[in-house]
Amino acid sequence: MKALAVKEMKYKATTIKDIAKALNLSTSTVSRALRDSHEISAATKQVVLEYAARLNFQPNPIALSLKERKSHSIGIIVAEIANSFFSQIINGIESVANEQGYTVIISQSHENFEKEVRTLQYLASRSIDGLLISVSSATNDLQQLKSLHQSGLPIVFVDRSVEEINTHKVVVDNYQGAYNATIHLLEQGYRRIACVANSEHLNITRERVGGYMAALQEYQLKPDPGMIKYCFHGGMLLNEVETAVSELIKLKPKPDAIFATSDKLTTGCMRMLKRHKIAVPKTIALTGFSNSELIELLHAPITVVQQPAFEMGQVATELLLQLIESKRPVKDFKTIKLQTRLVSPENR
Amino acid sequence: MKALAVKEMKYKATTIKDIAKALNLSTSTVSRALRDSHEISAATKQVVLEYAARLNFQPNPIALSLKERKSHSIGIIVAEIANSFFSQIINGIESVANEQGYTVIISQSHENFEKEVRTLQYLASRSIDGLLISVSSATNDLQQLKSLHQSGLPIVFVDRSVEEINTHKVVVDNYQGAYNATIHLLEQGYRRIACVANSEHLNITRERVGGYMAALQEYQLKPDPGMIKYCFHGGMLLNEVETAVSELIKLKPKPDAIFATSDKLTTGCMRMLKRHKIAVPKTIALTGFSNSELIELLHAPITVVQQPAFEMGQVATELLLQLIESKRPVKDFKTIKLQTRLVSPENR
DNA sequence: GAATTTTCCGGGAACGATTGCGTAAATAAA
DNA sequence: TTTATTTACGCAATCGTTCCCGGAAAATTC
Repeated sequence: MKALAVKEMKYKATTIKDIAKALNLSTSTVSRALRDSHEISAATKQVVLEYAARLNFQPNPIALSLKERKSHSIGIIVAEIANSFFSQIINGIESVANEQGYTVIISQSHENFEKEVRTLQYLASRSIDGLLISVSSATNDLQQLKSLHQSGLPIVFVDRSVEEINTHKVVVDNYQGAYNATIHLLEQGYRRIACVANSEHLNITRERVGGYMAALQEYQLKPDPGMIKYCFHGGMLLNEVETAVSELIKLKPKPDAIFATSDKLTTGCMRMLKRHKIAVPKTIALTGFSNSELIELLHAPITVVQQPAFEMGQVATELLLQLIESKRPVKDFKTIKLQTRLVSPENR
Repeated sequence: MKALAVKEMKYKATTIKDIAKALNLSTSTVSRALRDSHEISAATKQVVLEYAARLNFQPNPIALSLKERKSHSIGIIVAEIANSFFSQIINGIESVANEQGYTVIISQSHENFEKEVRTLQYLASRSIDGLLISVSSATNDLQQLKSLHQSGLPIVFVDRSVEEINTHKVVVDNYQGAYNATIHLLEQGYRRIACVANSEHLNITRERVGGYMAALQEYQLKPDPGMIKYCFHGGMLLNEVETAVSELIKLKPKPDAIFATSDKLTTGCMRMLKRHKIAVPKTIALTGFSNSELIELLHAPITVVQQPAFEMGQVATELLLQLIESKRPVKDFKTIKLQTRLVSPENR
C-alpha cells in the first residue's frame, strides 16, 4: 500500500525546507548558505552546498518570481514565425535573452489586429517583464499598447514601430533600402516599376514607398498612384496579392517591374506571376524585401533587400533588458537604425 | 515630492488585498467572490465583481502557480523554428495550448546535442508542466531525457521520437512516405536512386531509409550502401550536404536521382546541385520530405513528401495536456501515426 | 422561545523562497 | 573580570493567492 501510494504520488521537487529539515537548520540559514552569504560559517556552507548538490536542488523560479515581482520572461509578438525574417529576429532575441536568464514567450499576430489584441492581453496577464513587438499590418488602434506602456510595461519596437509611443526602437533604413532596390531596377532599364506594398498603417510601408518614389523621381519618373497596391494583411491573405498583381498586369501599358515591400509580398508576387505564366524577369522583373534563405533557389533569380534580422533581435533585446533592469525610469529613448543589404544573384 | 515619488514608483498591479481593503472585506471573501463561491452572498459578489472589473483586476498568475504548483506552461524543443515543418508544428501546438490557458516556451536545439541538453535543463529549471520534443539529430545520449521522464515530467514526442522512452508519440508513417517518394521516382524511370539521409540516430531516418530500400527492392534493385549518405547534423551544417552530394556525383555510374529524407536536406541538395550546375531533374532528379511553402517556386519543380505538421502539433499537445491534467499516472501510451502526402508540381 | 441549521464571512496557514531583525555564544577589547 | 564586538544562526514577515476552519448572525424547525 505504501509502495502504491508512492507510485501514485506526483513528483515533488526538493525545496529549501527539505534541506533545512534534513540538516537540522533553519530555512534562512540554508537560503543564505546557498547564496554564499558572509554570515554563514564555512562549515555550514559546505554541508548545505554538498547536500543541495547531491539532491540536485533547484530554487523554485516561481517562488522567486513572486518574491521579486519579476517573471524573468519577456514577450515577443511578430506576424508569424514561419517567416525567415521574423524567425531570424527571434534567434537574435533568444541569443541574448537566454544569456541573461530570461525566458522568451513567442506569440504571433498573423497580421490580424484582434489576434494581436488578445495576445497582448494574454502576455500582460502572464506578467511579462517586458515586450518586444513588431506590430501587425492590420493594427490601426494603439489604445491597448499605449495603456500598457503608460502603466509601466517596458516595450521595444523591432522593425515595425509606432510613432505615437516613445520608447526604444530598432529599425532599418527602409527608405534607403527601398531606394536602392528601385534604383537597381532602374539601372537595369526598367521604367514602369510598380509597387506592391504592405498596409498603409505601417510606418515601414510609408518609408519604403517613400524610397521607391524618390528613386523614380531621381530618374525623372512621376510615381503613378495606380501602380502602387497596398495589402492590408501584408500578403497573409494570398488573394490580396492576387488582386494586386492582377490589377497591375491589367494596366496598359503593363508595368515592366515590381518592387515588393516585404518578404511575404515578394514571394507572393512571385507565386502570382508564375500562376499567370509571366516570365520573371523577362516580362516583368521582380525585386523586394526578403530574408528567405531559399531565394537563391527560386526559379527566377531575383535581387532582394535583406535586413540584418538577427542583429535587430539582439540589439532590441539588449535595449529591452536595459529598460527592465534600470533602477530609474528611462527618459531618453534611442532609435537604432541599421542598414539593409542589396543582394543580387551575382553577389550572393 | 509626492508627485515625484509616484513618478519614480514602478507600476504595481492591483491585488486581491487592495480590493479587500477598499471594500472593507477580507481577502478570503474577495477571493471567493471572484471565484463565484456559493458561500458568498449575491450582494457582496456584485460589489466585488464590479470593483474588480473597474480596476481591471487580474489575478497574479505567479502567485497562482506557486499555490497550485503548476506553471501553466509547456516547453517545446525543435531543431529550429526557421523551418516550415517545425513552425507549422508550433502553430498547431499554440492553437490548442493557448486555448487551454497554457503558455508555450519554444526552444531550439539547432541539431546540437549540447544545446539540447542545456535547453532541457533550462526548461526543467523553469518548472514547465510538460514537454513536447522532437529530438535533435545529434542526440545519442538519452540519460537526461529519461531521468526527467522518470521524475514525472510529462513528455510527448513529435515527429522524431525515441523508442526507449515509453510515452505518447505523434509521428507520421515515415516508411510509407519514403516508399511512395521512391516509387514515384522509379515510376518515372529513374533507377540509380541515391539517398541523402539524416542522422542514423534518428528513428525517422531508419524508417525513411527503410521505405526507400523497400521501394528499390520492389523494383528488383539492390540498395547500394555507397548511395546512402547520412548527415549527422541533419543538413544544419551545409558542408555535410556538400560532402554528401559531391561524393554521390563522383560515383560512376552517377546516380540519376536523389531522395532526401528531410526538409533541410531537400533544399540543401537542391542548393548543391545548383552549385555544381547539375540540371534538376534532367541530369539528376530530386525528391524528398519538405513542408516548405516555397517549393512550388523553386527553379526545379520537384515532388515532395509533405507531413501534416499543424495537425501533428495539435494532436501532440492534446495528448500532453491530457497527461498533465490527468489525476492518476497514465499507463497506456499511444503512438499516433498520421499519413504523409506526396505532392507533385501537377497536384499542387 | 429554544434548538438547530444555513448563510456568510474572517482568521490564518500554506505554497517556496528572501531578508530585516533579534540574539546567544564566541571572541576581542578595556 | 567586565564590557563591547563579532560571528552565526533562527524567527517571522513578505510576495499574492487559495482554502480549511471556526464562528456570529440569520433563518428555519420543533
